[in-house]
Amino acid sequence: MAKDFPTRAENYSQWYNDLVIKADLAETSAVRGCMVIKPSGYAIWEKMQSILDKMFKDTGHSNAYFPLFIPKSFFSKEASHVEGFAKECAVVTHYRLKNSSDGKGIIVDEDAKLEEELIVRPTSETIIWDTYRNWIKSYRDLPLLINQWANVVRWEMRTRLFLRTTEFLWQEGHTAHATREEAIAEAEQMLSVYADFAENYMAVPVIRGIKSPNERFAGAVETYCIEALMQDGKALQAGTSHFLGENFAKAFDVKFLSKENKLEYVWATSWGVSTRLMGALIMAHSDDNGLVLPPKLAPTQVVIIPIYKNSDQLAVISETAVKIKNNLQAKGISVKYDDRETQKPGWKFNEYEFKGVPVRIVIGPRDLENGTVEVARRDTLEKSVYQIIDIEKKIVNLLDSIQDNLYQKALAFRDENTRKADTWEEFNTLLDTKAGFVLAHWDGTPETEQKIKDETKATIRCIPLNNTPEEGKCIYSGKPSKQRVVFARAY
RNA sequence: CGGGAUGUAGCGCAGCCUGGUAGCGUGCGUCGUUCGGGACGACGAGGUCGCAGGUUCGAAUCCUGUCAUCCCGACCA
Repeated sequence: MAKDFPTRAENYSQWYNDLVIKADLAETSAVRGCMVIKPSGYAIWEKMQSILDKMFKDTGHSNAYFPLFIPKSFFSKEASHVEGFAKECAVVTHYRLKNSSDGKGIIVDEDAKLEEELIVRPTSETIIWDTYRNWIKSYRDLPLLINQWANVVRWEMRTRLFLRTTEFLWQEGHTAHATREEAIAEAEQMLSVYADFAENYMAVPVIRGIKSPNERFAGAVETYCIEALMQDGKALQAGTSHFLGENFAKAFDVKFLSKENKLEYVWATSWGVSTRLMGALIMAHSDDNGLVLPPKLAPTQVVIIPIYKNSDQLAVISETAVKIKNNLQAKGISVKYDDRETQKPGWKFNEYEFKGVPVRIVIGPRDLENGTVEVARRDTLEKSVYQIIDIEKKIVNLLDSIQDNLYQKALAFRDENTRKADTWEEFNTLLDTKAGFVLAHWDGTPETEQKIKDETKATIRCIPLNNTPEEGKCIYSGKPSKQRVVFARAY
């Protein structure tokens, strides 16, 4: 199935695209820019969802659901918000079809034009804040901590499976607070939830930071983000958390009476991660042999494959295999025993290797005699022979060590590909010869950032939180700067 | 929207220049031998050549139009 699979070095973007399709994660659909997420891909997304959902609930949030459609007038209420999204909105203008008069198919019924057009949500701040106005009257109603799992639509020019699709799945948290400090604390808390998820579950190290004004979310006062580095040296924004100030409260007139009986505007945050995380996960660890999944997100953590010559032999092997399977499952490990007689062992090895199953256990006649199994780990492709005694404990440890190894490997890669540039020439040379993060001084102005972007296609990915102060000169303008910021070419 | 390319079997492609019975690889089905890293052999199923016109005795092939997709750029989680 994975013959003719390109290597990363040959063509990274084709490698990614083929990987997604051949590992059966997703495919392009009949609808331009929209993908079908296939069962293997959706299973990973479901694991991500359930872990994140628990993290949100553990931090006091509840799920709710708001409409897919947003009246056009809502959009215009927050000026910079409209500006940020206007160019990529799908708009519903009619509500009925009819048979065409020439009998050739079906057309839009012009008589069914909507009084007010509806926007298919690209994000839900406006509809949610319009709703919150009725929910929030007193400081006793705060904080309001809500999350929504939903699909959104952004009419992008060019799309790539998982990384940028016209419709995508995500979660968006929308919270309301009585004070500025509390809202900022919420935005920062959610950023750390995302960073925790990325590093400890996805095994992808991330830089926590804030966005420069140019890169800030439309309508936000401050945008916090986590930035990851992919294997081709390009940056990927993996999650964002916004402090929205009073912008949306003012636009939608959401006020509350404080303890002091004063009418005040509500402070807001919003935060989200999307199916783009799937792209990050795939690109971060996978290799020229296919997908590599961290054990904590792998829908199947262990696959058991029997080797046999006939069905009698299979029956004997199955006894041992099923026993091992049950014992592993009792330890909370997801196991698949693939005893299909329709596929050859070699075919199965390649199949599961390509699909990224972290651990493979092989049992054959030779093993039965010796009381052993062969265990192969996907991350290093190493094979070893394990005694069946205590196999559960060993597999648990192995899964832990694969999870850790993937993170360490990704971390080492990021460290190797994070470099400092002190001059404009150095900066350009690094970008063109050694893709990765470039730490450089910036004078803090949007104009300089824009010029650097125009000339190099590199953007400021973020200004790291807890950045070490350092006196320097802006690589572009030569003006003084107090800290380095993270530049990179990005997805 | 600007520049470039491509539409032929499920998938990947050849055939087109020079018009004359639709071809290869892979995948799919049946049977047999295999089974510790993508097995082999035999037989078999599968295509209105993107769509619509035109030229011609005859069009996958030549001409015109049209639709779709992909790549590069502007946009972006």
